Amino acid sequence: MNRMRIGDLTERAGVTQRTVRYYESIGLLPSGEREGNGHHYYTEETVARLQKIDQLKKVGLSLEDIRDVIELYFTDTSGVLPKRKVLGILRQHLADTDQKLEALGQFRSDLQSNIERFERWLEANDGD
Amino acid sequence: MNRMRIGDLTERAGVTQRTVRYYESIGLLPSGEREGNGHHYYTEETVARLQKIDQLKKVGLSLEDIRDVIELYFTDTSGVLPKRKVLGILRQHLADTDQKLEALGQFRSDLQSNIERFERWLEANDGD
DNA sequence: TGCAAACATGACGTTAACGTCATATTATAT
DNA sequence: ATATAATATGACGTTAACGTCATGTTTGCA
Repeated sequence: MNRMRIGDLTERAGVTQRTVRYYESIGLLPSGEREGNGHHYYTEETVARLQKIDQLKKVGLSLEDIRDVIELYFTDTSGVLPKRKVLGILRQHLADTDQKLEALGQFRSDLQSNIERFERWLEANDGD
Repeated sequence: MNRMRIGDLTERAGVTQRTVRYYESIGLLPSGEREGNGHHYYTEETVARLQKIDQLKKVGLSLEDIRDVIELYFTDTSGVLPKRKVLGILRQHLADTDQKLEALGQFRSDLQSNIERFERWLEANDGD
């Protein structure tokens, strides 16, 4: 189904209309083209884009961060963007991501050992 | 230096007084004991606690999440907490963390390949 | 053609995690 | 003893990322 209106779009992408309009308002999502009537029309790519945004949010990126990188997923980057600047941004994101990965890994191992400690305790005190 | 007031505490921990009072107000930090005068006094442990909170924030946890787990770092968990409940919470956090790790890893590899693509492009178009 | 459902736009509300005064009391250096 | 610095408390402000009304126009179906 190509060329849909906001109702179908939001159902397919699992977001609300408010979210779509908000994303449009901050330039994260291109405003679907308006017909003479004033309605916006969207395509499959818009769906994919919303899903990608959702993924990146789960990574812990802010909408502003996402705006920095989202184009990489959906446009031919051959002539569009000021390349060196984008490269700088990407490297920064990479560094940030590595930091996060390390912190998250440490946290995971803390959790793990605490869980094991509790399990051992519960096992030892079975009667309670 | 043990037994300090909020000024030294915040300097050592690298947070503002507002942050400390906010954390106290939501029960994330135990309110330093008040003397007759009304002032609060803190210890080295408070500093460590604030630093731990900061670490966990970088992991992407909300203050509420942190409240769930912070005690594990600072109290003898042998009799204090309703153990089975805590264990459930910990397992949930572990699952969430694994999700995040996977998403973050995927994002990292996307970034990496995009960076490489840009680098190749810049190398190929050196004159620009 | 009539009318409910879908869409557009604007405005105000909400939560988290604090920031920023303002004011009053306590502590400290001279 | 007094001026200055530090602390306590309260209240209002702020940003992100939307939620929730209210109101008006458009569309789709009987």
